[in-house]
Amino acid sequence: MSSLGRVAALKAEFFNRDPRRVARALLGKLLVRKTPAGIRAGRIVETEAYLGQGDAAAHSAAGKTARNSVLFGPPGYAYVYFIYGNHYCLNVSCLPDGVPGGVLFRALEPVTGIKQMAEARGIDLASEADLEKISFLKKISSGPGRMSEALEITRERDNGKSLVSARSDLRIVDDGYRARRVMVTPRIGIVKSAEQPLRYYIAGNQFVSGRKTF
DNA sequence: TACATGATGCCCT
DNA sequence: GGGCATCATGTAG
Repeated sequence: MSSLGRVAALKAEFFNRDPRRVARALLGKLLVRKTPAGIRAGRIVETEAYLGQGDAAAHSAAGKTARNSVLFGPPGYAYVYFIYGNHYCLNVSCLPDGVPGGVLFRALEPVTGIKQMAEARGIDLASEADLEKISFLKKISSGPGRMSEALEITRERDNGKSLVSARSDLRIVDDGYRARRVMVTPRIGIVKSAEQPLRYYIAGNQFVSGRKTF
């Protein structure tokens, strides 16, 4: 990850705590995908916490199944699921082995490998000038399904993968950036437990998806 | 074995 | 701003 400058990869212990704390702490970190063609990375600007207990909206709410078993495992692993017949969503497991919980990654601000990400999304680059346009960049990874497509995250490839192993091609690093102000609102697109304020995003960031209350 | 549903995004108006 | 594509999963029967 040399092209990103001086960074520190997050360790398992970072994720070994309440998903609400993890969701907030992840804001401003970089999600990094290594591919043979190069590095793709984006700054995490929007997350949602899913609690193991007392959270009817969490996939882990009804108990452990083959699909959601990663959420019940050790912290720092990728839980990827397929939704609406079209999209993949990436989560990271939190809390100790045996205790369910996770954080959903909802949006990234593109940082590195932008051309590759645009190509993976099927977005045409009209000219180099597009790379400077907010309207163009917002289409790349603003939204959980878009983000997964940009990083080519799939259940087949990534579910159950460690996000904290030095060998992993999908990791999270800290480059020293700190979010100035964080907003907390109800989560998006859910019906059960819809009122709980468990969505976190960087106030004023252009790449946050969905409703914004800046 | 059938069926309802979902932590979404795109395209059209 | 609203309709719709599209399918894995879990649960009911």
